[in-house]
Amino acid sequence: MKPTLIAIVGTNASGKSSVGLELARRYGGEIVSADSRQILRGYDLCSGKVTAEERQAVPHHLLDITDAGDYFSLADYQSHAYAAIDDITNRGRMPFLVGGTGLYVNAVADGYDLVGAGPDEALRERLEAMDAAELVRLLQEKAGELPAFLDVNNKRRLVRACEVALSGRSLAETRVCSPRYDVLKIGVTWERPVLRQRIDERLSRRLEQGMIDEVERGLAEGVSYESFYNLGLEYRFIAQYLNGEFAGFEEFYEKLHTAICRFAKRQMTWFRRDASIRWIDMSDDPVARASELIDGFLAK
RNA sequence: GGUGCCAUAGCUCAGUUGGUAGAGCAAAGGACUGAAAAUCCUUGUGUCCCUGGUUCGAUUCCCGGUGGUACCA
Repeated sequence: MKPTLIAIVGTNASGKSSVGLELARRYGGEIVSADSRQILRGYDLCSGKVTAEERQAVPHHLLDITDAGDYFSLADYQSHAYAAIDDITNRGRMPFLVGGTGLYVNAVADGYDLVGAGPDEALRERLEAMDAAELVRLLQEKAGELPAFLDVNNKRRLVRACEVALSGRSLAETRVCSPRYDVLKIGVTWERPVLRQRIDERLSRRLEQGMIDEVERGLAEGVSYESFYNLGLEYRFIAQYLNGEFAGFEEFYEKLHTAICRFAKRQMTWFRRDASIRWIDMSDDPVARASELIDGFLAK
């Protein structure tokens, strides 16, 4: 009998954090964040973390565990998450995995086997110097037929595939799963126009609260422009704004808002293909709906 | 008021030496297993501002109109 895990997923600005918070309160649970940006210390507004009061009300795990610019791999996330979930379960509490980073959610909820073939920075640097055609050739030499799931236009994927192949492992091997938990996945949604408006309101609010200062401070403390650029969205656009790359605040705001909406769309694309997710509409008493799902899940 | 320039996809614009048109951005859809808020892929019919003329044929040339813009008064 595997331990239980409840996952709450959804897009940026969907309100999944507050739903998770409320559910954790009801079920005597704790939150394990599945968010690739909230693991960073600081940048609370940029990443949209829950407030200190909310954290006091319900324990949150996997927030503030690394620094901007540091390397943190999927395997790092997974092992931290496993440890946190096991700890919560051992104390007789219920773990809620809450977040919008689909890859993180799946790595933990589906139990990706991430053994061997870890990242090798020196090797990556050499591979990045090659062009896509060269990487494909190298891959065919080392691994033979290319698997259908490999996107040969995506250089980042090619570099990773070469990294795996050169470590002596097959690409198919990296797709094995060993689920550790009995998982209920709940997805929360809004109609798209409503979500766009929520994104807009949330962005304005965070900017008023001083979101730009967070990146400005980071830059002053020596975090590179490139690091912020690679973090994307708020981090990227604010760094560009401070660097004078937009005509003005208005253009910055509009471009960032658009980028966040597009990101939300990509999140939905990821989650939509997961047939195991039970979807609930945020405009229709989501906590009650989720509770029904959880009660049914726990009763079986 | 006069003269010049402009009017083409939701936006910014290109183009058609006359044979009904195409980029970027946006939007929509998709992919995704160690950087994932990243990275990558697919999708472009629109009264070519309106009326009339020339022409086999006009979004393209010509007359007029409307709107914008610049300069002159």
